[in-house]
Amino acid sequence: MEAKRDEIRKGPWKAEEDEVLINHVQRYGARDWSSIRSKGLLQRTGKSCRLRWVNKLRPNLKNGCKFSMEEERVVIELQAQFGNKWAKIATYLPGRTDNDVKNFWSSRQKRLARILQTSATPSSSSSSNFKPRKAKKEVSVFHEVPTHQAPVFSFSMEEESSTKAQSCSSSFIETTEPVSTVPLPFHADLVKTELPSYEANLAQMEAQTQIPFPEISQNQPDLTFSPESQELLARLDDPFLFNMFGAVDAPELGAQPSLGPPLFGPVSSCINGGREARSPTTHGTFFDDFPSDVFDNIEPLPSP
DNA sequence: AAAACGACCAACCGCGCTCAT
DNA sequence: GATGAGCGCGGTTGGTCGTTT
Repeated sequence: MEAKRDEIRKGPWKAEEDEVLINHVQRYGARDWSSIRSKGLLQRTGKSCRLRWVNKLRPNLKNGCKFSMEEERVVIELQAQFGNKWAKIATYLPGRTDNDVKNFWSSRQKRLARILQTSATPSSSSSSNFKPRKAKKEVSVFHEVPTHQAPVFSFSMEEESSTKAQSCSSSFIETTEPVSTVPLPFHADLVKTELPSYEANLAQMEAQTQIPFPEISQNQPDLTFSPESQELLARLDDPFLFNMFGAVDAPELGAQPSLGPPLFGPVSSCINGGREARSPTTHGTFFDDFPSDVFDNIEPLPSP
């Protein structure tokens, strides 16, 4: 049962294939992807090889590491500025690929969409579609809330689910301190901060039944808002603010201040290290098996 | 304990751009 | 200038795992 030599293989990559691909990149650099197949090294298309390298095998990737609050914030900011230019956004996030950013944004949008969808039906009525399951997160609050109005509640997902094995420490998750160690050159201060956790926000939403989103009271007895958060709430009618969260397709916002260099350096504890739980390779990283100088000739991460 | 569901992620696909011929 | 190959990017899909009921 031999596979035809020119048959194109698809699906998950095996460790042996990864090894072949890495060897090829070591020898020829990250280019000539299609030659990998033409040389008979792998039964993969050049596209597939490139994707595998870029998304998984490239050095210094934060594979399996959840986005830190800072990274979330940067993605939100840059998405508002550039639209769905994931590759461009990823250049500002060391160790993150366009696929990472895209997946992060996608799941974030899905979560928000579901919250809006379920909240669009009053809890007391239309019970036919209401599922008590996940009621903890899906509270019925709003009626016909426009898509661009709710996402403000969606930060702080770090606290939402820290159960996955891929969670890893980040120096940016200290929510008890101002997250100001990394200067953001534009409106980041709007979203910076100790907003209440996701759960707390939803609890607040629940408490705010029948109150349209922009009218959220800041006087909830069990919630305290930082000055930044209060400012944020006070600016809920700011169109730019909503652009930052909504499904912005091509927000040409005019002349925005240009971003500087990558906002933060690699988080060493995350580099290729957070995913071992699901990886077929053993502890440590796949690259641990290679001498450290192996990657000397490999192109560094692009800088913006 | 099992089923249902959501979250996350890897990989594929299609389109458009660039460049060599 | 036309054309085809190679590549990059964004959108989408399908699988796996964790959580909830």
